[in-house]
Amino acid sequence: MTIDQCETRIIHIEKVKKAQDSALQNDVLEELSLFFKTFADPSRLRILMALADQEMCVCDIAAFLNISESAVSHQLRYLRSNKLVSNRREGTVLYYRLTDDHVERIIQTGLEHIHED
Amino acid sequence: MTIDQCETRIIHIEKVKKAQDSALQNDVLEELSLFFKTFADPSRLRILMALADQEMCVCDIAAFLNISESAVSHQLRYLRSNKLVSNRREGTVLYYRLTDDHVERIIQTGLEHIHED
DNA sequence: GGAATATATGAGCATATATTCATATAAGAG
DNA sequence: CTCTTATATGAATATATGCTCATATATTCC
Repeated sequence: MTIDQCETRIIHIEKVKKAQDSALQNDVLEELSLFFKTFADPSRLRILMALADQEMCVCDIAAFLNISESAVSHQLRYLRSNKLVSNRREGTVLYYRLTDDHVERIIQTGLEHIHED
Repeated sequence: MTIDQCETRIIHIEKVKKAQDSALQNDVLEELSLFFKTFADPSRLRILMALADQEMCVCDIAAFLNISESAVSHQLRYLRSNKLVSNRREGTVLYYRLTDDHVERIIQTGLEHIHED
Protein backbone atom coordinates (compact mmCIF):
# COMPACT_ATOMS: atom_id res chain seq x y z
CA MET A 1 0.00 0.00 0.00
CA THR A 2 1.41 3.36 -0.96
CA ILE A 3 0.32 6.94 -0.57
CA ASP A 4 -1.21 8.21 -3.77
CA GLN A 5 -2.16 11.76 -2.96
CA CYS A 6 -1.37 14.47 -5.46
CA GLU A 7 -1.52 17.80 -3.74
CA THR A 8 -2.84 16.77 -0.32
CA ARG A 9 -1.03 18.35 2.59
CA ILE A 10 0.71 15.85 4.82
CA ILE A 11 2.44 16.83 8.02
CA HIS A 12 3.32 13.41 9.41
CA ILE A 13 3.87 11.01 6.56
CA GLU A 14 4.69 8.12 8.90
CA LYS A 15 1.33 8.50 10.64
CA VAL A 16 -0.53 8.50 7.34
CA LYS A 17 1.35 5.40 6.21
CA LYS A 18 0.67 3.61 9.48
CA ALA A 19 -3.03 4.40 9.22
CA GLN A 20 -3.15 3.16 5.64
CA ASP A 21 -1.27 -0.02 6.49
CA SER A 22 -3.65 -1.06 9.23
CA ALA A 23 -6.82 0.13 7.49
CA LEU A 24 -9.53 -2.33 6.57
CA GLN A 25 -10.27 -3.07 2.96
CA ASN A 26 -13.01 -1.02 1.36
CA ASP A 27 -15.54 -3.82 1.07
CA VAL A 28 -15.13 -4.85 4.71
CA LEU A 29 -15.44 -1.25 5.81
CA GLU A 30 -18.58 -0.78 3.74
CA GLU A 31 -20.07 -3.88 5.27
CA LEU A 32 -19.16 -2.74 8.75
CA SER A 33 -20.70 0.70 8.31
CA LEU A 34 -23.84 -0.89 6.88
CA PHE A 35 -23.99 -3.09 9.94
CA PHE A 36 -23.77 -0.09 12.26
CA LYS A 37 -26.31 1.82 10.19
CA THR A 38 -28.79 -0.67 11.57
CA PHE A 39 -28.44 0.85 15.03
CA ALA A 40 -28.56 4.41 13.77
CA ASP A 41 -32.34 4.61 13.44
CA PRO A 42 -34.68 4.94 16.45
CA SER A 43 -37.31 2.60 14.99
CA ARG A 44 -34.78 -0.14 14.30
CA LEU A 45 -33.22 0.32 17.72
CA ARG A 46 -36.64 -0.06 19.33
CA ILE A 47 -37.30 -3.20 17.31
CA LEU A 48 -33.96 -4.71 18.24
CA MET A 49 -34.35 -3.94 21.93
CA ALA A 50 -37.86 -5.35 21.97
CA LEU A 51 -36.69 -8.54 20.27
CA ALA A 52 -33.92 -8.87 22.83
CA ASP A 53 -36.62 -9.72 25.39
CA GLN A 54 -39.05 -11.80 23.34
CA GLU A 55 -39.94 -12.84 19.83
CA MET A 56 -42.65 -10.74 18.21
CA CYS A 57 -44.70 -10.77 15.01
CA VAL A 58 -44.88 -7.95 12.52
CA CYS A 59 -48.20 -6.48 13.54
CA ASP A 60 -47.31 -6.47 17.24
CA ILE A 61 -44.11 -4.60 16.44
CA ALA A 62 -46.16 -2.14 14.41
CA ALA A 63 -48.54 -1.64 17.34
CA PHE A 64 -45.60 -1.21 19.70
CA LEU A 65 -43.89 1.39 17.50
CA ASN A 66 -47.15 2.94 16.37
CA ILE A 67 -46.05 2.90 12.75
CA SER A 68 -47.47 1.03 9.77
CA GLU A 69 -46.90 -2.68 9.30
CA SER A 70 -45.40 -1.88 5.94
CA ALA A 71 -42.80 0.35 7.54
CA VAL A 72 -42.00 -2.42 10.02
CA SER A 73 -41.70 -4.92 7.23
CA HIS A 74 -39.25 -2.69 5.39
CA GLN A 75 -37.16 -2.34 8.52
CA LEU A 76 -37.27 -6.08 9.18
CA ARG A 77 -36.06 -6.71 5.64
CA TYR A 78 -33.13 -4.44 6.40
CA LEU A 79 -32.46 -6.27 9.65
CA ARG A 80 -32.75 -9.64 7.94
CA SER A 81 -30.34 -8.67 5.18
CA ASN A 82 -27.83 -7.74 7.86
CA LYS A 83 -28.38 -11.07 9.60
CA LEU A 84 -29.51 -9.36 12.79
CA VAL A 85 -32.92 -11.01 13.03
CA SER A 86 -34.34 -14.38 12.05
CA ASN A 87 -37.93 -15.51 11.87
CA ARG A 88 -40.05 -18.62 12.18
CA ARG A 89 -43.43 -19.08 10.59
CA GLU A 90 -46.53 -20.29 12.40
CA GLY A 91 -49.32 -20.33 9.89
CA THR A 92 -49.48 -16.89 8.35
CA VAL A 93 -47.72 -15.29 11.28
CA LEU A 94 -43.98 -14.67 11.22
CA TYR A 95 -42.25 -14.42 14.58
CA TYR A 96 -39.02 -12.46 14.59
CA ARG A 97 -36.14 -12.83 17.02
CA LEU A 98 -32.51 -11.71 17.30
CA THR A 99 -30.07 -13.93 15.44
CA ASP A 100 -27.28 -13.73 18.00
CA ASP A 101 -26.11 -11.76 21.03
CA HIS A 102 -23.98 -9.20 19.22
CA VAL A 103 -26.92 -6.86 19.07
CA GLU A 104 -27.39 -6.80 22.82
CA ARG A 105 -23.68 -6.36 23.48
CA ILE A 106 -23.42 -3.44 21.09
CA ILE A 107 -26.49 -1.71 22.45
CA GLN A 108 -25.23 -2.25 26.00
CA THR A 109 -21.88 -0.66 25.18
CA GLY A 110 -23.67 2.25 23.52
CA LEU A 111 -25.79 2.81 26.60
CA GLU A 112 -22.70 2.76 28.78
CA HIS A 113 -21.21 5.46 26.62
CA ILE A 114 -24.13 7.88 26.64
CA HIS A 115 -24.67 7.42 30.37
CA GLU A 116 -21.26 8.89 31.11
CA ASP A 117 -20.78 12.61 31.42
CA MET B 1 -47.50 3.46 30.05
CA THR B 2 -50.56 2.34 28.18
CA ILE B 3 -51.30 1.25 24.68
CA ASP B 4 -52.80 4.08 22.72
CA GLN B 5 -53.33 2.62 19.27
CA CYS B 6 -56.57 3.35 17.53
CA GLU B 7 -57.02 0.90 14.71
CA THR B 8 -53.66 -0.90 14.80
CA ARG B 9 -53.90 -4.66 14.60
CA ILE B 10 -52.57 -6.40 17.67
CA ILE B 11 -52.28 -10.16 17.90
CA HIS B 12 -50.50 -10.54 21.23
CA ILE B 13 -51.40 -7.66 23.50
CA GLU B 14 -49.24 -8.95 26.35
CA LYS B 15 -46.17 -8.88 24.11
CA VAL B 16 -46.88 -5.33 23.03
CA LYS B 17 -47.34 -4.25 26.62
CA LYS B 18 -44.15 -5.94 27.72
CA ALA B 19 -42.21 -4.25 24.93
CA GLN B 20 -43.66 -0.87 25.87
CA ASP B 21 -42.93 -1.35 29.54
CA SER B 22 -39.24 -2.07 29.04
CA ALA B 23 -38.72 0.44 26.23
CA LEU B 24 -36.31 3.32 26.68
CA GLN B 25 -37.58 6.86 26.84
CA ASN B 26 -37.67 8.74 23.57
CA ASP B 27 -34.87 11.15 24.38
CA VAL B 28 -32.50 8.38 25.47
CA LEU B 29 -33.34 6.41 22.36
CA GLU B 30 -32.71 9.42 20.14
CA GLU B 31 -29.37 9.97 21.83
CA LEU B 32 -28.45 6.32 21.44
CA SER B 33 -29.31 6.23 17.74
CA LEU B 34 -27.33 9.42 17.19
CA PHE B 35 -24.38 7.78 18.91
CA PHE B 36 -24.57 4.77 16.61
CA LYS B 37 -25.00 6.99 13.56
CA THR B 38 -21.38 7.88 14.14
CA PHE B 39 -20.30 4.38 13.14
CA ALA B 40 -22.65 4.23 10.17
CA ASP B 41 -20.45 6.19 7.80
CA PRO B 42 -17.32 4.72 6.18
CA SER B 43 -15.30 7.92 6.52
CA ARG B 44 -16.07 8.27 10.21
CA LEU B 45 -15.35 4.60 10.79
CA ARG B 46 -11.96 4.97 9.10
CA ILE B 47 -11.19 8.01 11.22
CA LEU B 48 -12.14 6.23 14.44
CA MET B 49 -10.13 3.13 13.61
CA ALA B 50 -7.10 5.19 12.67
CA LEU B 51 -7.34 7.15 15.92
CA ALA B 52 -7.53 3.89 17.85
CA ASP B 53 -3.87 3.35 16.96
CA GLN B 54 -2.44 6.86 17.19
CA GLU B 55 -3.37 10.50 17.48
CA MET B 56 -3.52 12.34 14.17
CA CYS B 57 -3.97 15.90 12.94
CA VAL B 58 -6.65 17.05 10.53
CA CYS B 59 -4.55 17.24 7.40
CA ASP B 60 -3.02 13.80 7.96
CA ILE B 61 -6.49 12.33 8.32
CA ALA B 62 -7.49 14.09 5.10
CA ALA B 63 -4.47 12.61 3.32
CA PHE B 64 -5.27 9.18 4.74
CA LEU B 65 -8.91 9.30 3.62
CA ASN B 66 -8.13 11.20 0.43
CA ILE B 67 -10.94 13.67 1.07
CA SER B 68 -10.78 17.41 1.73
CA GLU B 69 -9.65 18.81 5.05
CA SER B 70 -12.97 20.57 5.27
CA ALA B 71 -14.86 17.30 5.04
CA VAL B 72 -12.62 15.86 7.75
CA SER B 73 -13.23 18.87 9.93
CA HIS B 74 -16.98 18.50 9.56
CA GLN B 75 -16.76 14.84 10.55
CA LEU B 76 -14.51 15.64 13.49
CA ARG B 77 -17.03 18.18 14.69
CA TYR B 78 -19.65 15.44 14.58
CA LEU B 79 -17.36 13.10 16.48
CA ARG B 80 -16.53 15.79 19.02
CA SER B 81 -20.19 16.61 19.63
CA ASN B 82 -20.76 12.92 20.36
CA LYS B 83 -17.79 12.90 22.77
CA LEU B 84 -16.01 10.23 20.75
CA VAL B 85 -12.83 12.19 20.08
CA SER B 86 -10.84 14.82 21.94
CA ASN B 87 -8.02 17.00 20.75
CA ARG B 88 -4.97 18.81 21.99
CA ARG B 89 -3.41 21.83 20.35
CA GLU B 90 0.27 22.20 19.51
CA GLY B 91 0.71 25.57 17.89
CA THR B 92 -1.70 25.69 14.98
CA VAL B 93 -1.96 21.92 14.77
CA LEU B 94 -4.77 20.03 16.48
CA TYR B 95 -4.11 16.40 17.34
CA TYR B 96 -7.18 14.22 17.66
CA ARG B 97 -7.53 11.03 19.68
CA LEU B 98 -10.30 8.76 20.92
CA THR B 99 -11.94 9.92 24.14
CA ASP B 100 -12.45 6.46 25.65
CA ASP B 101 -12.40 2.77 24.79
CA HIS B 102 -16.08 2.36 23.93
CA VAL B 103 -15.30 3.04 20.31
CA GLU B 104 -12.85 0.19 20.02
CA ARG B 105 -15.14 -2.24 21.84
CA ILE B 106 -18.07 -1.44 19.60
CA ILE B 107 -16.06 -1.70 16.41
CA GLN B 108 -14.57 -4.97 17.61
CA THR B 109 -18.01 -6.44 18.27
CA GLY B 110 -19.17 -5.27 14.85
CA LEU B 111 -16.23 -6.96 13.19
CA GLU B 112 -16.97 -10.18 15.05
CA HIS B 113 -20.50 -10.04 13.72
CA ILE B 114 -19.70 -9.54 10.05
CA HIS B 115 -16.95 -12.16 10.15
CA GLU B 116 -19.45 -14.87 10.99
CA ASP B 117 -21.33 -16.68 8.27
C1' DG C 1 -60.54 -23.67 -6.52
C1' DG C 2 -61.79 -18.64 -3.85
C1' DA C 3 -61.79 -15.61 0.31
C1' DA C 4 -59.39 -13.96 4.34
C1' DT C 5 -55.29 -12.98 7.02
C1' DA C 6 -50.40 -11.76 7.63
C1' DT C 7 -46.52 -10.14 5.60
C1' DA C 8 -43.52 -8.44 1.65
C1' DT C 9 -42.31 -5.41 -2.01
C1' DG C 10 -41.95 -1.38 -5.40
C1' DA C 11 -42.65 3.40 -6.51
C1' DG C 12 -42.85 7.92 -4.95
C1' DC C 13 -41.88 11.63 -1.81
C1' DA C 14 -40.16 14.42 1.92
C1' DT C 15 -36.34 14.78 4.86
C1' DA C 16 -31.58 13.90 6.26
C1' DT C 17 -26.73 13.47 5.26
C1' DA C 18 -21.84 13.93 3.39
C1' DT C 19 -19.34 16.34 0.61
C1' DT C 20 -17.46 20.61 -1.81
C1' DC C 21 -16.61 25.46 -2.15
C1' DA C 22 -15.97 29.84 -0.20
C1' DT C 23 -15.07 32.18 3.83
C1' DA C 24 -13.85 32.79 8.79
C1' DT C 25 -11.16 31.98 12.87
C1' DA C 26 -6.89 30.84 15.64
C1' DA C 27 -2.04 30.67 16.47
C1' DG C 28 2.75 31.61 15.22
C1' DA C 29 6.53 34.07 12.53
C1' DG C 30 8.45 38.24 11.30
C1' DC D 1 0.27 44.59 12.83
C1' DT D 2 0.72 41.59 8.49
C1' DC D 3 1.43 37.11 6.46
C1' DT D 4 1.23 32.26 6.66
C1' DT D 5 -0.43 27.86 8.30
C1' DA D 6 -3.93 24.85 10.24
C1' DT D 7 -8.50 24.23 11.22
C1' DA D 8 -13.52 25.51 11.53
C1' DT D 9 -17.84 26.89 9.71
C1' DG D 10 -21.95 28.12 6.56
C1' DA D 11 -24.31 27.57 2.32
C1' DA D 12 -25.28 24.75 -1.45
C1' DT D 13 -25.96 20.38 -3.65
C1' DA D 14 -26.28 15.63 -4.81
C1' DT D 15 -27.34 11.36 -2.82
C1' DA D 16 -29.38 8.39 0.69
C1' DT D 17 -32.98 7.14 3.80
C1' DG D 18 -37.55 6.08 6.01
C1' DC D 19 -42.05 6.38 5.48
C1' DT D 20 -46.72 5.92 2.98
C1' DC D 21 -49.61 4.02 -0.43
C1' DA D 22 -50.78 0.58 -3.64
C1' DT D 23 -50.02 -3.95 -4.94
C1' DA D 24 -48.10 -8.73 -4.58
C1' DT D 25 -47.11 -13.03 -2.24
C1' DA D 26 -47.88 -16.76 1.17
C1' DT D 27 -50.63 -19.54 4.15
C1' DT D 28 -54.98 -21.14 6.03
C1' DC D 29 -59.84 -21.99 5.91
C1' DC D 30 -63.89 -22.96 3.46
